[in-house]
Amino acid sequence: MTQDVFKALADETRRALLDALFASDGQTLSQLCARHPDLTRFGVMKHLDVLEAAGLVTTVRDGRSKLHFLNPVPIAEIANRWIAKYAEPFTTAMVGLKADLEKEQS
Amino acid sequence: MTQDVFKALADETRRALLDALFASDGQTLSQLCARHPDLTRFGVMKHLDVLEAAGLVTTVRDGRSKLHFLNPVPIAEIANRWIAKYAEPFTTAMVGLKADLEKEQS
DNA sequence: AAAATAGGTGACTAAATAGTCACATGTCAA
DNA sequence: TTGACATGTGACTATTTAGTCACCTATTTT
Repeated sequence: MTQDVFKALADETRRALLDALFASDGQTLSQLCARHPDLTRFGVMKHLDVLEAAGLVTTVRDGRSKLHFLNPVPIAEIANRWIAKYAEPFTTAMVGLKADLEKEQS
Repeated sequence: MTQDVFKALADETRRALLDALFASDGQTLSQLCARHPDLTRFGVMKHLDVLEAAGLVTTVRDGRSKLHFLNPVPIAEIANRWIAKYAEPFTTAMVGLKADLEKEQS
């Protein structure tokens, strides 16, 4: 499960697709293809499938179109449960350092 | 750069190696091998190389041993610069919801 | 109904990655 | 200084993943 999310995020093209949805949610496959002239429609479709399988993208059919929506929940989950373990000790240490520096300045 | 970190984190074995270093920093290759009976020494070494190339692990030679240390900075960076973008709107929304619920209860 | 539009499937090739092995180097301890 | 120990290198195979294509179905639009 977590595995799928990490793998999905490991590809630059897929991160760019998430960025595109973050900028404008609910885009169709065609619209997303327009942003990636370097790839064929099939390439984009495959990446979207991976993102959907990882739960990072949800879709809704609308007639002959398919709308794609960003779902940040899996990212929030790995951030909270896995990354925080490594990042927090460091970031809180940095925050502490920053606080010390500010105190020193006053 | 970010690419290397994401790719490095995409493998379960490598995440397990980071966990091992998180639990006990400064382990040698042999010690880390002992935790992964399913892999050969060479397999473990390759994964450590990937982690080191991504900046997630730093090493110090100590005689005929090589000590491996976890470097959480790259993880903190992707958490702050990339994941926060997606996770924060959600987590802050959740925090807001939680606050609302608590207010309602009182 | 015919043509145009939007998306989907299965098979296929090419590239990247995981994993292994024979062999090589450097280090320590007796 | 010999033998055991700890790690490194280059080549190799197998698996996975990215990317493409010919062909297909479903939905408008005219």
